[in-house]
Amino acid sequence: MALLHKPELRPTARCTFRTTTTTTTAGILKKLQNTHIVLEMDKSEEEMEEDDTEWRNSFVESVPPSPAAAAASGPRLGKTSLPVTPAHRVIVHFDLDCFYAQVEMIRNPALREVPLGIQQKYIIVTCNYVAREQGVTKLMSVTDAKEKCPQLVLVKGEDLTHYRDMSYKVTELLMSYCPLVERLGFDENFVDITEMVERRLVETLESKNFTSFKGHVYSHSSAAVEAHDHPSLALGSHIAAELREAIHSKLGLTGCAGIATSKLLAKLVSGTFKPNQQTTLLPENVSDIIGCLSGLRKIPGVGHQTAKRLQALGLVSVKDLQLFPLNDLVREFGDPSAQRLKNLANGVDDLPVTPTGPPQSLSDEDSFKKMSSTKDVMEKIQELLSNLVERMHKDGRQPHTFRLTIRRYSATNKWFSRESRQSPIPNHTGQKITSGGNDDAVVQLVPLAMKLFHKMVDSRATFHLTLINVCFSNLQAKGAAANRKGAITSFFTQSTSPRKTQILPTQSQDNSSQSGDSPCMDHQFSTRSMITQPTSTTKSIRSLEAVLHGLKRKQCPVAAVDNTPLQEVSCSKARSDFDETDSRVTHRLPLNVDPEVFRLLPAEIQEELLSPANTKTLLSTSVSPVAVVDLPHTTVNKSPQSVTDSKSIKGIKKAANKLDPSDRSSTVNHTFPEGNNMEEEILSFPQSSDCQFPGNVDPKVFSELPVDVQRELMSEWKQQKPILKTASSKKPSRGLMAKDKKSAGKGSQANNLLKYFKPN
DNA sequence: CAGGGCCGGT
DNA sequence: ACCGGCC
Repeated sequence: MALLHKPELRPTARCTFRTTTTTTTAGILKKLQNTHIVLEMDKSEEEMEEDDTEWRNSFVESVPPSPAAAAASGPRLGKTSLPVTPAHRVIVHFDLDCFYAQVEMIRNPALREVPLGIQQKYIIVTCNYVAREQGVTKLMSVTDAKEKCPQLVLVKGEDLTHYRDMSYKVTELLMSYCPLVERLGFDENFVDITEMVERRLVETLESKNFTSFKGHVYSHSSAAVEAHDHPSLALGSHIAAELREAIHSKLGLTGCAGIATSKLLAKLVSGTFKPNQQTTLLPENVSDIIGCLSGLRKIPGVGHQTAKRLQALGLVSVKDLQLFPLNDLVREFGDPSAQRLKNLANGVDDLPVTPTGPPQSLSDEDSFKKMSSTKDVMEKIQELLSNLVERMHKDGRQPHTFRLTIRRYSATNKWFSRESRQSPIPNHTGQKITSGGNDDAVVQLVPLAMKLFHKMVDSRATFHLTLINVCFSNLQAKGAAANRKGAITSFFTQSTSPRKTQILPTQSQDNSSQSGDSPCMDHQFSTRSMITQPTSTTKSIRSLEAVLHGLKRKQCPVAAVDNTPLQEVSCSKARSDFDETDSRVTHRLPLNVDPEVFRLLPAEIQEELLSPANTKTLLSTSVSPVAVVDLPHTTVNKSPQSVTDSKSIKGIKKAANKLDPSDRSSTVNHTFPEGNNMEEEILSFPQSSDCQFPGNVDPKVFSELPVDVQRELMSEWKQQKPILKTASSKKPSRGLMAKDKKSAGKGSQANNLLKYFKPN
């Protein structure tokens, strides 16, 4: 197959926006593409033909221009002349085949030959094609799937780390060819290749080589004839094929592509031929593909709710929507939405491909059958935060907003209704994250999260949560501050960000034989579920410790600066008897728990802590945190020291008053090992040879504990599964290395992406 | 239904 | 700040 232009589909260093090509190239192109029809456009073709700049106005434009288009705004036509997307764009929609399954099969090639399902909770979210042949489908319950296919091999897919990493590699690879890449979920990308096509079109103008399309052409059995009438799309199909090949050879992934003149059309057509194929949609076949949609729901942009509302209007088919009076639609959906729906139904979509860039927020969540105690909630939040904070740290940016989202159980409407509360993140907390004080950050965030939690849930009444989500947003690039060594982020560079680690398609050479590549050694890690959770008791101890720590610190002058939000805890009435609670209950507080600190806790938490159920936990909590605070510089306290209340407070204040990192980092390190030293982050307690207690436990204090508590603590320390970093983040072994190597190897290319963000 | 995200409208 | 909605 003589490729039209096979040679140079390689990352181009230049980024030519449409700036100057308008009158020259575009003019020529216009002639070449005179057969393009613009569906449902009010303006006639002729009208547009008349003037090269005229077409810009011919669009009903309610859409922000794409950067490229913006740069292209030709002769000023006043504010009415929105830069507008080129009349004849070429958009490609890439859709990776069963993405998660592919990633797992790369990590463990043995899985390629067996029916494989990726399991999240009780659902097969996707499966490989071997499994599909045996009747397994996406979103099938595990039980059903096993029924259909007893030999189905399941891999847990709840940890998205690998998928996310691979996903961004794909996006970055595409970006290296063309800057206009928009992500849609983890496994889909839109690419506006108009520029690339135009460039080639000019180059190939004379040669008239538009012999054929690459891949399928929608509703045409032979892909040869039409090429002449649609040079841009024909070229686009070749480019799409090359990009798919690049993705395959460099990343080992297969996928489909759809080539068309808009995102809508490209997406609609991309799945026409399923595994690992591509399809081009010609303008004259738009109505065909639109007409084939089995229902409104099939229109990208029409979700469940919208479909229902449309149905309420008596609209079921696409045709229904097409024929429905716009005015009536406006009444129900408002102007912009109505217009958009109408357009979609007509196959019209002017939305530009908007470069995605780095994510605007990072979140982590977990769902479960039931969660109904504040303690469990706090533990879960802490667990989620630990992961999230680490990811955030690797990203390098600083979050300024924190959000907690929950989903409550309810018989009806079971899968909807999420509620959330958010609040600013104190600067010093945010800085902890960027500077690597992950554990401190978690400790400070847990109380913040609990405050938000209590804004939504009255923990004195029974509640039943089925999901918790923690989210960082309002991400801001740090100033020149810390250029984290291992900033592994595979995200994109930000024009504003001084540092960036780019993952570029550098592996091209080393794994041209794209199958046995790196993943080979990887599959040994596939048992990532071996990370065992600490016992629940341990977790609770640590959680409560964290809270107390956080509050203790806030109590200090320096750290208290931004403490205000905490006070405003709006626990309705619980708040009214704040003082009372305080005085009545203080004497019941375990030794070593500062009453002041306790007062700062939301009333609910106070109650929770004092409830019989938690007495044990609380007591044990009192054992360690105090001692810890007094350790100025060491990660682990070697010699058990007796620490009294007063001493502890002094220690706290001292530590907090000098807010330099070195001191603060010691605060909870014994519990949450500092991420940097991965070697000895193993021990959560020192291993004093003869002493049975962890080093920071005062024997005296210990002896005052109830016997049963002592017993429980002892047994726990005995088995002391060394507390690892807090799950999930165990990618250091490979993730780090691989990326560092890469960026080192072809580092010179790293700055290539910068150009995409140049101010112009 | 699972786990992440993004965006638009109050 | 909070939804809702969409993929």
